[in-house]
Amino acid sequence: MDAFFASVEIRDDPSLAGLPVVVGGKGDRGVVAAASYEARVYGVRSAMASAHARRLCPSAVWLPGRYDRYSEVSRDLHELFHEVTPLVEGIALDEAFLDVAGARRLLGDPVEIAHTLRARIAEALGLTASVGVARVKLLAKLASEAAKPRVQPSGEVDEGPGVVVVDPDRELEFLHPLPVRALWGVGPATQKRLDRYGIATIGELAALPLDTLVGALGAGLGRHLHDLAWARDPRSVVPEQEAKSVGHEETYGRDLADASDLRGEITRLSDAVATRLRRSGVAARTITLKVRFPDFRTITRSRTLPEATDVGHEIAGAAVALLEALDLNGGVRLLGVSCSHLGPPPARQLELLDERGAAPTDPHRLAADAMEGIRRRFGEGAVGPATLATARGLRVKRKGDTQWGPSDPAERQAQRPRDEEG
DNA sequence: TCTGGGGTCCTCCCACTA
DNA sequence: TCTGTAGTGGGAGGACCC
Repeated sequence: MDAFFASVEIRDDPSLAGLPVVVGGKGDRGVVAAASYEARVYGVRSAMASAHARRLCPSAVWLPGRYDRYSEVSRDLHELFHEVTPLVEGIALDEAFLDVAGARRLLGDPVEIAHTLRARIAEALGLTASVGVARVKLLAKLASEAAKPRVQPSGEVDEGPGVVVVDPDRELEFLHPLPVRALWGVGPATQKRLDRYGIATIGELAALPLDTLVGALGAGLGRHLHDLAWARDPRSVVPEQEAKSVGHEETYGRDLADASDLRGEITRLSDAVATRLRRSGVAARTITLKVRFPDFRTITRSRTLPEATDVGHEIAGAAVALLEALDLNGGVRLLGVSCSHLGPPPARQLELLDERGAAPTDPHRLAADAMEGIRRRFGEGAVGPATLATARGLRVKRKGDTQWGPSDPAERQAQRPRDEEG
């Protein structure tokens, strides 16, 4: 989808049409999540630091982003994909691979399907999509990039072709002139290493002997990129993959140093992670704590438990133990808690009465079960760990909160871990 | 310019075990 | 009993994606 978040905002509020719209965290530590093409004319790009974007385009309309809304639109979008084929592999809220080999007889050739799907999306969702059609995933992805609208050096926005087809006998002709950075798996670090060999385009990469490439990048990445550079991409479209980890992290508007603030934040993040684990019907064995220091140095520490858990209290216990082993005197810019080694939740023990007639079971598990029931009925903020209580209610973390960094200094105060009045 | 959040995958190192 | 080795799992970090 083209400038997905910004396009959804403009569609929901047509008065924004034609204006430079930026979705993201406006604060000093925020980043740009999406920019309308009118904002891109000023040089604003996604993932750019918000402070930089503000300087480039002071007149931009800033929106904080509504993760729930984008998820909703994404679900509608995926329903349209599934009208074409059940073989849909989602790679982001607004992007997916579709294997249309089985849909040809019913819906026409892939190019026809691409045009029909694009028209369906415009009609049903009021959004523009770009589609790439090719034999393999890498080429389809690159073709969809080539199909997108583009800001011309003159500042004009070129609509783009909308659909780009890579003919099977002209694949290398399409692929080789592109910059190496366009390949999936080549980021800033790999590009820097390739720079030393004077490799700028995919064609130059393809011309490099395999041994040289393996020597430069290691066996795994070297072989992989060599194959991709020759349009060899055996990856198939895999629908509905199970998540391998679930986590939350948050960058704070000001660095945290107070021990009880830090513990409170770990509780909050762990509670959110546990809620998601329980709703997905899984439990985790490995708990990972992530800490980013004010100088941006980032570390992770993890611990594998003897038994899988989906209880916030247990996750927080492991994360706090990891936290307490660190030297945090300089303060902390970001905290994160994530869970991996996911599997089925531990069997709930049947209640047996003890000698006093009471039901002896883990009180934290009982509390977690009860909390989940209340939240399902009355909403996320209805109940939570007592340490998260403030005068204004519970500070419960939800997926998508502060997704693109703390919003602005005014909101920063509201995001302080411990409420001044509380 | 000064860098978010939610992920996946890979590599390296170490400890343990067969 | 000691040594070497291979496999495996855990832990940490890096790179990458949108």
